[in-house]
Amino acid sequence: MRSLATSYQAFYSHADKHIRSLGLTVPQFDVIVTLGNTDGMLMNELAQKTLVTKGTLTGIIDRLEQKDYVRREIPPNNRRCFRVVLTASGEVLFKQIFPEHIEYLKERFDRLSPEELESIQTALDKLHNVFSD
Amino acid sequence: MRSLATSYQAFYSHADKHIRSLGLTVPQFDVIVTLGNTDGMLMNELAQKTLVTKGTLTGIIDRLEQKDYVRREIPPNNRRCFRVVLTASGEVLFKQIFPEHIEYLKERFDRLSPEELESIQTALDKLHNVFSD
DNA sequence: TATTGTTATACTCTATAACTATA
DNA sequence: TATAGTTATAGAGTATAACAATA
Repeated sequence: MRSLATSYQAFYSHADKHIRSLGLTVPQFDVIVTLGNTDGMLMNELAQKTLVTKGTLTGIIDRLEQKDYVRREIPPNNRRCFRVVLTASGEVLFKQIFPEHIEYLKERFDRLSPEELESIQTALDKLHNVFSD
Repeated sequence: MRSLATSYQAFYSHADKHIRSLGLTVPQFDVIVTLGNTDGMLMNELAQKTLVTKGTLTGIIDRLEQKDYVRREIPPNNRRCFRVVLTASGEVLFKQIFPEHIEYLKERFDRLSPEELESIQTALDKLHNVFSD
């Protein structure tokens, strides 16, 4: 029962190291990755996908905006909301970090056989189903 | 590759709800559970087991001490350090929350067959091995 | 001098609730 | 009135580095 927590902890601290080396926090990284390959997202949407409340998201977006990875774009039709969009630097970062991050993790996943990966996938999916409400 | 993160997220938010309903945070819960069934632990040890730095741990222990779940005991031989020990209330909490927590999770795990649990366990162990340095 | 733990500093995330502006 | 997002508030955790006390 502890297994899930400890496995994740091992995985997480591994990924975390990489994320921090890029000068990002985990929630910030999450936002960048979520915005990648989209044409932007409303705060609302983004908050749902990244599982933070809107108030929290405001701060995260503020900090990403300061770093010029993201900007708020006001759509002409509804000035009550706006789209959060990756800036040019944000795009570059995404295109850089995403493969790098995958590569970084891949090096570890490659130590497993395709069959092992397959069974791990199945196992995790079951866990996911059981714990999602 | 996202599976681990999303499974854990589902699991975590489920467990988190329970922990918060007890008026604890996750790191605080972690400390209580780590101290349970031991005769105390040095800050050092405790920091290692719970994977936080000593400075951070000081704050967590302070808050648990305020809630009277934990106390600092000075060993006679070495006054440079001390043992963190569960108080009587802490023991009660531990004895109450731990089975409760297991029960809370068990309700979900029971939806899986023993074979499924077995294969999940195996899968997680493999992941753990691959990602621990 | 080395070790144990605290304190200072500074930042990020967190939720909740009150608020502003638009629809 | 309802919705989208910000702001205010208050707290917790986080790392790092400087510090005090003990060994």
